[in-house]
Amino acid sequence: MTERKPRKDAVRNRSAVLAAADTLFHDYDSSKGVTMADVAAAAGVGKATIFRAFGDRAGLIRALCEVRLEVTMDAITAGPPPLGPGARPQQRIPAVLDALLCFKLDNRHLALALEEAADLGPYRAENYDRWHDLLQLMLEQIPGMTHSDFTAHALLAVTRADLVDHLAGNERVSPEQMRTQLADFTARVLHPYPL
Amino acid sequence: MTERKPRKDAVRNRSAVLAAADTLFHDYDSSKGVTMADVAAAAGVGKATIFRAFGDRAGLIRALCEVRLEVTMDAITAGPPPLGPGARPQQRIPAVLDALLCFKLDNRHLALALEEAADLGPYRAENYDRWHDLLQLMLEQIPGMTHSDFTAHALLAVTRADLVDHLAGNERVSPEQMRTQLADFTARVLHPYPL
DNA sequence: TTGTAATACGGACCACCGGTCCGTATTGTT
DNA sequence: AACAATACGGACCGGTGGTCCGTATTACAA
Repeated sequence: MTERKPRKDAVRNRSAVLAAADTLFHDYDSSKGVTMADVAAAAGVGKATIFRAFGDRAGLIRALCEVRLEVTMDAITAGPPPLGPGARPQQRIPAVLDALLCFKLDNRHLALALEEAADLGPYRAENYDRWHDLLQLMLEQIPGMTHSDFTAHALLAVTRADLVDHLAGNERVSPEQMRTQLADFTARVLHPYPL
Repeated sequence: MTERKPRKDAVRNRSAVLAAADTLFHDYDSSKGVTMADVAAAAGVGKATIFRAFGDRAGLIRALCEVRLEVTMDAITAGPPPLGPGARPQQRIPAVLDALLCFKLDNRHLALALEEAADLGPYRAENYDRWHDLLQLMLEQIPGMTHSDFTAHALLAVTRADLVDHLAGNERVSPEQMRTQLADFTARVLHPYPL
């Protein structure tokens, strides 16, 4: 019973910050980093308000990502195959990785910021663990699969935001090409091991 | 003929900085980051001297890595198989990746700093391109291999310093385990594709 | 050896960023 | 209307990579 009614200015400001940050990350695509002061200014709010609402920079970015990932996560946890449960791992794993890749392609700066935010790579984010555990569970259902834990890490490493950004930006790889290449690579990893 | 004789104090200071930084990164293993001021103090030198000699933080770290990687690079470019040239790609690629992994295991903080230094991931470092090109060339010799460019990126992503650090530090994976798991994963990627 | 131009030195200094403080303003409640 | 409780915001802080510039050192020529 320690529930308190939140003040309406607080909620209003919270969503204003969220909206402003989303815009900044999305189309203020500049190579310059988005600073907390930027977000505060764009939201018409003091800096402290952001930190009060989200804890720290990582918290804000995490919150943004959760919004952006909501539909994808729903599709994975409760949607139809091949993304949703029910599909065989050989179909579902590529589908999940493709969804993750698409997210990073569609939200390059945001994903980049997320993976830089947690102080030691993306591996502190509780978000990462969700993906890893999901992948690992599916990998374990594949006959002949070894080291499912490591393999899950490895597959996720291939979709790291900075790699995606490098390929898309510097090497001019189109989204479609990247999705195909990731799918082929994944297939290579998943296909039965002819030992 | 624009060659100038370098001043001896400059050379002395340069190596002093290199030595101090190496020590700091290696056994001052603290979780705290190594700052430029730290290095300057440890080397008994002003900060500007470091920047004059190495350009910026990334330059210093790059120089350090080159020293630390020298033997490995020699073994790869001119040593005996399976690391050196002459080995079949199926043997050499795992060997090269294992060597890279060992480097990151032996120089965790340094490798971590290197990959954080270049402003957008490790992909700006000219160092990365060397590894990528080498891998890609070998991959292209494997029958049935597709997307050798992407595959090279993918294999390198698995040895990212922060992943290695996370596995070794947080998940308590022993170096031997990691090497085995990477080798198995690589084998999976390399084995003939039963299309 | 001495004079001098070139080069390097170093620590004060700067810009920037994430994050905090605290006096003030807004809200919800009685 | 009175009064807690809560939120506000911008000045402020600590720390970092990087620069400036007056001074000291070096290489070289006379």
